[in-house]
Amino acid sequence: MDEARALAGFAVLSEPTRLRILKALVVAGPDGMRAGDIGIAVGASPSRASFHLSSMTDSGLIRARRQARHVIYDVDFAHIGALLSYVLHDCCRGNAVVGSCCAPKATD
Amino acid sequence: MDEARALAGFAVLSEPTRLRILKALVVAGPDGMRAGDIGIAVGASPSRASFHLSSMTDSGLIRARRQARHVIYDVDFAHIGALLSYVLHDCCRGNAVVGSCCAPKATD
DNA sequence: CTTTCATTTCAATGATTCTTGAAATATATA
DNA sequence: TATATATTTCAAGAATCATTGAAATGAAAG
Repeated sequence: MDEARALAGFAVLSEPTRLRILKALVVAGPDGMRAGDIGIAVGASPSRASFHLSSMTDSGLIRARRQARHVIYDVDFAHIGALLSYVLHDCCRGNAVVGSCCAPKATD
Repeated sequence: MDEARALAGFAVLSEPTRLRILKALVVAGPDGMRAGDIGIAVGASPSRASFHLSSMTDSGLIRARRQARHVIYDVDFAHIGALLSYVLHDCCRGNAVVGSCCAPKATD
């Protein structure tokens, strides 16, 4: 994970439609979702969904595979894991104790 | 962590100067850094550094405290942890086994 | 109180990005 | 081959955001 790739990844997550798409795909897991269903799920027109899915695929956060007439998108969890880890890399000059400051805490 | 806050957080991380600032502050840890030193560290003019530090503080990712003539910024690790966790929330409909798909992996 | 240092604010410019609706592509069915 | 479905591409307009340099604010020292 280099800086350019991290910037692209976070840019994906900083737009409402794309963040909702990613969360929907995270929930769907490895099964993925069809492009059309993704658009419906997040309230985006087909062209808008496609536009955003394209940039998300380019950034490496999600992948596309064709299944008959549909295109199935799913999350690249390894890439997302690397992206999220990038932020806390070399935290506290490497002197961090797990749980002290740099360990991500649960959301709820 | 709600959607609006997550979007603001990721917007912070999607701009080169801000991402570098955050990484510098992550490395610095709880000690934080002075505003002037941050600008120097990331190669930004004082006004540009201040502009970005402002939006980063507004988003809740970092905090500011005054120390004599300097302003010290440091990372709010709890907030960053919540932000990063937000992405993988309810992964695979809650059926994820740790290490199978949703567990963040090390960068290197 | 005046000077100096550190940081922030401001307005204008330039660049990037999102949205919309129609047209085009690719795949499957009759 | 012709038709229907699913998705993508395209161009134009609207909106948002980053940068710059000068001026203003806040705090400390002489």
